[in-house]
Amino acid sequence: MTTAGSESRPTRQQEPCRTREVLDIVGDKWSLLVVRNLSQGPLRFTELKRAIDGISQRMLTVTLRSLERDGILTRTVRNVMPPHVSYELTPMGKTLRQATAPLLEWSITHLTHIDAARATYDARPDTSPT
Amino acid sequence: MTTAGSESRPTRQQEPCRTREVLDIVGDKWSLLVVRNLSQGPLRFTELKRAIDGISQRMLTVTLRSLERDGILTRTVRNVMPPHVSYELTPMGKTLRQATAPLLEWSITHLTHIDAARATYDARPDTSPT
DNA sequence: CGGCATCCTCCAAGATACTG
DNA sequence: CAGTATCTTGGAGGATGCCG
Repeated sequence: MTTAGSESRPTRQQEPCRTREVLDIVGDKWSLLVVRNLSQGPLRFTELKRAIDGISQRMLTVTLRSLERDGILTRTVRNVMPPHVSYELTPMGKTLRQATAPLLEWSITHLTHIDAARATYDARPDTSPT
Repeated sequence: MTTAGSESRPTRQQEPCRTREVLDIVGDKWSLLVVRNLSQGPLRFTELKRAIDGISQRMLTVTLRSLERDGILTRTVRNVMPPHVSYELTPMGKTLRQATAPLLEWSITHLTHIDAARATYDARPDTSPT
């Protein structure tokens, strides 16, 4: 059995990038916004729509479906008139929220720095056309 | 001056979503892959291209430029023949890498669960057409 | 109210070819 | 080797209209 990790390759490969899979799940434009807005408790469709500025009805639906499919949140329908549908993070959804927190922290801490870096970069002479 | 935080609004708004800005920086298809591959030290262009399977020359260039502009990594040119260009994470880039680690962890831990959730969802009767 | 179906637009990203 | 330039396309995402 020569199967197990014979690390003879000089190539610097870590495990085949889960990175890609994470991005497939929450790397789109709206998913993390939805998760974030649900972190304080369940919300209804229209409440979410109002909370997430700029999202279209379609994209909210699509995003919610995707997150529901992935087990990140649950969709609860109360069959009344008018309809009442609420969305809530699953336990796994909450752990996801936890996992994204550091990244949020990071952005808050470094956004200024990044803006500065951009300004510097854009001011470079070698970037501008001759 | 009524500027300071008068939190009278009943709306459940946290701070105006940095989430979006993070995604603008690293939410695209390749950025995090690049960052991840550079986390163990500097690499040259072609080394990166080989390491990140499926990336095109163009997208690697574009991604690297963007990350350089944001101050996530540095580009170092040695003017020899043949050309030698290497990319390395800045200190800020390394903190970014740290910040994404939990999310990576999360995906590794939960991907199986997610697959299961998807299977369950797809097996639902109400999803299939009549 | 909370969707789904349809149409349309636009740009991210791939393929290819050329250059310093 | 490390790019840039150009062309092209798929699909993400917006707008609108109808339905239970």
